[in-house]
Amino acid sequence: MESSGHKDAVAEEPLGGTKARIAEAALETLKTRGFAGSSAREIARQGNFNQALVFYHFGTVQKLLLAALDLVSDRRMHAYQPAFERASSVSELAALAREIYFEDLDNGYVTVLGEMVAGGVSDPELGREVVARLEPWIELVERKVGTLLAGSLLGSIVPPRDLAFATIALYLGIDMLSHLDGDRARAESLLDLGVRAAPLLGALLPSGRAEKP
Amino acid sequence: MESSGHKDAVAEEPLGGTKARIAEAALETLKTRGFAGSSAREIARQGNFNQALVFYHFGTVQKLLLAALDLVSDRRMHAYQPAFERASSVSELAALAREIYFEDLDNGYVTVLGEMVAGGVSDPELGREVVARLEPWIELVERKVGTLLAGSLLGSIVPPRDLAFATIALYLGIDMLSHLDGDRARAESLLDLGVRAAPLLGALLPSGRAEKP
DNA sequence: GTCTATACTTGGATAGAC
DNA sequence: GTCTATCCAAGTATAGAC
Repeated sequence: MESSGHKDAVAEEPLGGTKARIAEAALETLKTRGFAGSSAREIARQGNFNQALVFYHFGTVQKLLLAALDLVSDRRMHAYQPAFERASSVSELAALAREIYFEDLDNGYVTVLGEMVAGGVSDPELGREVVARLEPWIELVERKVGTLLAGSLLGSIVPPRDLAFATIALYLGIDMLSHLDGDRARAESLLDLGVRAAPLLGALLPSGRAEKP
Repeated sequence: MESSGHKDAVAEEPLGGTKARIAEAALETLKTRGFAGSSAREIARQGNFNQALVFYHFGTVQKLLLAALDLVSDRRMHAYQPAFERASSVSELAALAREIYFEDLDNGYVTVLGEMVAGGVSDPELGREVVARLEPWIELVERKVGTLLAGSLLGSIVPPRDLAFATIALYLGIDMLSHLDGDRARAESLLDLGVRAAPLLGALLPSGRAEKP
């Protein structure tokens, strides 16, 4: 058994040294060249290391790209979860969603997710892995929506699970469309609308949890 | 100038004979093998014709795939537009959306759109072409939403353009997610919710256009 | 318009030296 | 653990015979 080869699939040891460098290079390549452009050779060029190292450390290119996706998914989860859990009104959530979207857009995280989803569409095996990494986000939204809707009239009609799925689907769809035509104006406009409309939606919820000062 | 070569880019002559056969084969390949699996060779195998014909008739594989996308986009537009224009309440629209989604799902049209969007994400040039083919759908929804919202309280807050963009984005996002994990249960559940919730939304609109018998 | 043959390119992956 | 060299598969696209 080697010490950092790809066999240790038990996962989650903080990637050290070279392995981390490779994952970072893959991340950067996904951002700049897209999924289709993220070959082992291109990633190696990007990170100035030997192409063969990809296979030594990760076994396949696919596994490397998933490791890169894990990198961003974990980072984003750590960065946003606290503020998200803290938010207690629809308005705050709308504002947060808007902030997160543009922060992700600026540092390329939206790109990476979109690229990996695109890759997953054409490869069922990869697709399952990608969707598994989306699951925690759906659950996060579901929990929050659940507490917000609890006891309200809306809550008796709208299951949190559906609303959470719709939210992530919408986020992903906006990502895809903006990505396709390189135009962020429409996404901006829509997220601004969300911020404006949120207080009205909040008014339909039990006052205890509704709009705060 | 040849009679049916790919040079006549002025477009829209109804594809005849072999050219049509090739486009149909591309469509079928997109459905069964996905974007990544739709190479000139694979398409030719699917349609039992020579690989070189792809390049003679369409110039590049990309152009052929776009022609296949046009095929489904046009068919769907013709099939659904009349019923869509006729619908005059939120309830009818929700029911129609649900129907369309599952019809598309069953005959593979959702797949084709999802695959081409995925392909477009990784290739900017293709992406622009794909989004251009989505535009008519956004406009269709925008017109309908515009007439429905006109004069209502909601209409003074929600611009039709934003709502149309959100609708298509949501449709695409649901498509992508369902596609990724091969699970149609969540999409079903969400579309059912839409049908249940539609009458409530309709109640917020001017009564003249609201829920009909 | 259609076929065969082939040039050329890129990419995944491995063997084996160091 | 890293590098060089290489194999092999698959794909785009074109030339040229028919």
